[in-house]
Amino acid sequence: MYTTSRRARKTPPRLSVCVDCVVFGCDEAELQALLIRRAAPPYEGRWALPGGFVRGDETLDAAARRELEEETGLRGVFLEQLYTFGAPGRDPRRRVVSVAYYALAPLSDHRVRAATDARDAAWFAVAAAPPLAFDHDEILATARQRLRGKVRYQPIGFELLPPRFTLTQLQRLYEAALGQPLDKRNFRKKVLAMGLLEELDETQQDVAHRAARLYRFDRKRYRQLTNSGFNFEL
Amino acid sequence: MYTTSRRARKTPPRLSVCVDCVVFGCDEAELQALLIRRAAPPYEGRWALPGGFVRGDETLDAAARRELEEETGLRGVFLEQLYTFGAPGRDPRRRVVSVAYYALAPLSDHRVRAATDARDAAWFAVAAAPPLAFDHDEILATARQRLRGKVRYQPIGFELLPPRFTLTQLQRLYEAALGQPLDKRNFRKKVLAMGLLEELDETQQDVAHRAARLYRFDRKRYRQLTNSGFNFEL
DNA sequence: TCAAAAGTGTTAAAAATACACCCATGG
DNA sequence: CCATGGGTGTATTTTTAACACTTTTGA
Repeated sequence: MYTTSRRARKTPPRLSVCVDCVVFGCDEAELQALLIRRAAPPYEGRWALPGGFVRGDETLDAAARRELEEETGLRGVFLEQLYTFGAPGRDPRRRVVSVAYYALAPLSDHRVRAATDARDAAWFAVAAAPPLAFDHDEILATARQRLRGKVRYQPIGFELLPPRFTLTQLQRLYEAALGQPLDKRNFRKKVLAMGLLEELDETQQDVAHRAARLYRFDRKRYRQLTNSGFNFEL
Repeated sequence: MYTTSRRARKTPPRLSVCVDCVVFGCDEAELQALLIRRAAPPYEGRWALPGGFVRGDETLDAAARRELEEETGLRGVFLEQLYTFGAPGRDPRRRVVSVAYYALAPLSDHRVRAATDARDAAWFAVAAAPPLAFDHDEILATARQRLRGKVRYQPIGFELLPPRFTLTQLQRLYEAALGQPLDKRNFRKKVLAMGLLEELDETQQDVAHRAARLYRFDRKRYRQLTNSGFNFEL
């Protein structure tokens, strides 16, 4: 046992390392995920998370951003490492360790559609996603859990909205991420009390009811407050 | 760009994957970490996290447990994946992606000492740890942060204590992990109100003052409560 | 008898929750 | 004029925070 270990340490086995990205979006009612359809075996024709192999000279984060752009056209989005999946057999061809990431993209971005028409890519409501290739179901489930936990103490929800949004949109987003309804008045009270939203002089356009005021997330102020010991908590 | 990506996907580069473990312990006053001294280059003589290469046929968790036992003699401890570090250049010899774990071990366990005499291993107060090999300082810092965050909403603190402990020990532990003092009466009130501690009919022995009552963490009850929607929060 | 840590309740402030109606707009 | 969602305040309950003295024990 010990000598085996010593030998293993001298000639470390080489494996493939890939990155896979769970890309979340959110329309007015539901949390969505961006999937691509596999064009080659294994799992040909099955939906899967966008991702690919890490190159020899790039960081893991860089690999995730690169693959995301190549496969979905998305760039500049919020991206964070999620968990690393490495069970032998998770890829039937060979041992592959996958460093999973999750990303948050405003659904309104039409860039996505444009880039995804060529490759077979589509948004799915996460609650109704098809069975995925490899262990991607497990990765998606892990990402949902992480999002649910993280959204409460870091203002990442704003990454899923367009730059200017209504308080109702924000509330829908939190309800989708947390999976539970929230009280309108209490939600507005709390979120405004944090002083991180800038009230704009604009309102919604083209709605068949009273137009809602638009707000903007104040990143600068968030950084200031964070540095002086403030804690975001919803 | 696109064709490069295609080629990369066909012949994925192979890298080495290792696991590194931050092992936390806690004596009466301070949070500690278990380090081993490197016997070979690079960083010969420097302190480092226990760890080693993942074998071709084991899960990442299994690799972490195996290395932990081989290098420190610890087994059966709490162990959880932390983060994956993969910057090119973090190992001067070749590209190595490190899946970092953190473990919690009751310091009272003398198994540690026994196993560590041969190899050069020692506990250090995390606040006063020496500079570590590779990017292990960064890994250690990440682990401290994670512990601070996690200890508040999951009862993992108990993993750092012996099976039977006093409330003061528990409080010291939380103070060490959170890095701030806590009020004695409020702490006891809160922790007892959760109903997860079993009050034993025993007290401390051989102390030069009034002996404190001993308690035990009730894992079974914790599982029950968790399943019925209860949320641990300190 | 002294030193050292164990143990124990109350009060005030702050935060969270529950809850219902009028308003503006476009169709 | 009506359907749709926008917007607003108060009272109650719950949670948190602050705070000091008596008890037990061994040396």
